[in-house]
Amino acid sequence: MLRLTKKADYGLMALKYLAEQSPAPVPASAKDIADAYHIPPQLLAKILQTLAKAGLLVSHAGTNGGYALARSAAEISAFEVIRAIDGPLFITSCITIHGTCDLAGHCTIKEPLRKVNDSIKDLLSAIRIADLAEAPDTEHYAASVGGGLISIAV
Amino acid sequence: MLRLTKKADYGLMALKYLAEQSPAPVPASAKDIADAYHIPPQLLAKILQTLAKAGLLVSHAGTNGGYALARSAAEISAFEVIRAIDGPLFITSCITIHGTCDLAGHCTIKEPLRKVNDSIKDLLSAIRIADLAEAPDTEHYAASVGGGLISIAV
DNA sequence: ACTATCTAAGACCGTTTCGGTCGGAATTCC
DNA sequence: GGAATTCCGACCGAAACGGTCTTAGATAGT
Ligand code: FES
Ligand code: FES
Repeated sequence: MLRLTKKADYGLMALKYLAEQSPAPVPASAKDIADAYHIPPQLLAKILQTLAKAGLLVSHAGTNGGYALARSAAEISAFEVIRAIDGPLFITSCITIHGTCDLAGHCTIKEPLRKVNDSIKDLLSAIRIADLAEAPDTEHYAASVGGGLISIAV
Repeated sequence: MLRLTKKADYGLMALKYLAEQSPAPVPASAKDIADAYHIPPQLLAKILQTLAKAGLLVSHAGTNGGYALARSAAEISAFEVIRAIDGPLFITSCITIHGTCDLAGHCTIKEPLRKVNDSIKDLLSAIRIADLAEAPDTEHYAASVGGGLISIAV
């Protein structure tokens, strides 16, 4: 129902990789990260370029070049990564950049869903990539963050 | 980033329509609902069929036939509708029905994202069809439900 | 029994998105 | 200068999405 693209998935993995070995004396090349997770190197390269263009990574060309985090791992949220890669898409198919929808007027569903969208955005924004990196023990981590600790005030 | 398909959107609209005029003396035909929102009748018909098969609607064939809610509008959540239409997709591209992912092992990103997925599911589950129907004044409704009232305990 | 109306079911198709590849140009270090 | 590596855009196949069409089957009214 709600799908995160594989590219965004790869992007998060790459960010986590960089966060784990920082401060890095030498930036990590796209190939290094791709090898570590067994994902297509060329695809990962393009994702990293996108991330760099979005200001989340700093790139360094040339021999021994590579990518490094632009900010501290604690200051980068999962939401930023996803938006940088997948674009500013929204939960409802109608809320596009052109604020008008072809169904506007005879559709009262839009407004409530937009609020859901915002809530999800808040949720994603609260997750920083430092949270991912500092969780080698997935079971224990799941217990600390998961567990339906979310509450909605109606 | 997180997209709700247009089909699910239509499905929610149809559910809302049915909730508004209940208890209905006569079930609403697919064409009635399609006309009300100016959406393709045949497409809406197929969506309603899916919803009926999922047990959210009851269908009645024949003259003056149509669809009606299977339960009270307050007992149907948006989550059920979305899952019925878009299928049991998950936020991460890897959490498929076959629990194993090709990247399993070298990917610590999975578990945290699964928790986010669950949180979104909870959020959607808390929204009932009745909430949509009883909100003719969208502005006022938005204030009562939206507004970042979501809180995450970390 | 007949017929009009409506759902049920599925094949089908055009367009877009997604995942992934390729090739070439520019940059930096040795 | 040469090797490594980022940068950029074009490209492609497969899948999903949105939508249409056709046929069959159920029901109510006459
Ligand atoms: S689908 Fe665009 S306003 Fe509801
Ligand atoms: S993408 Fe499948 S386990 Fe992370």
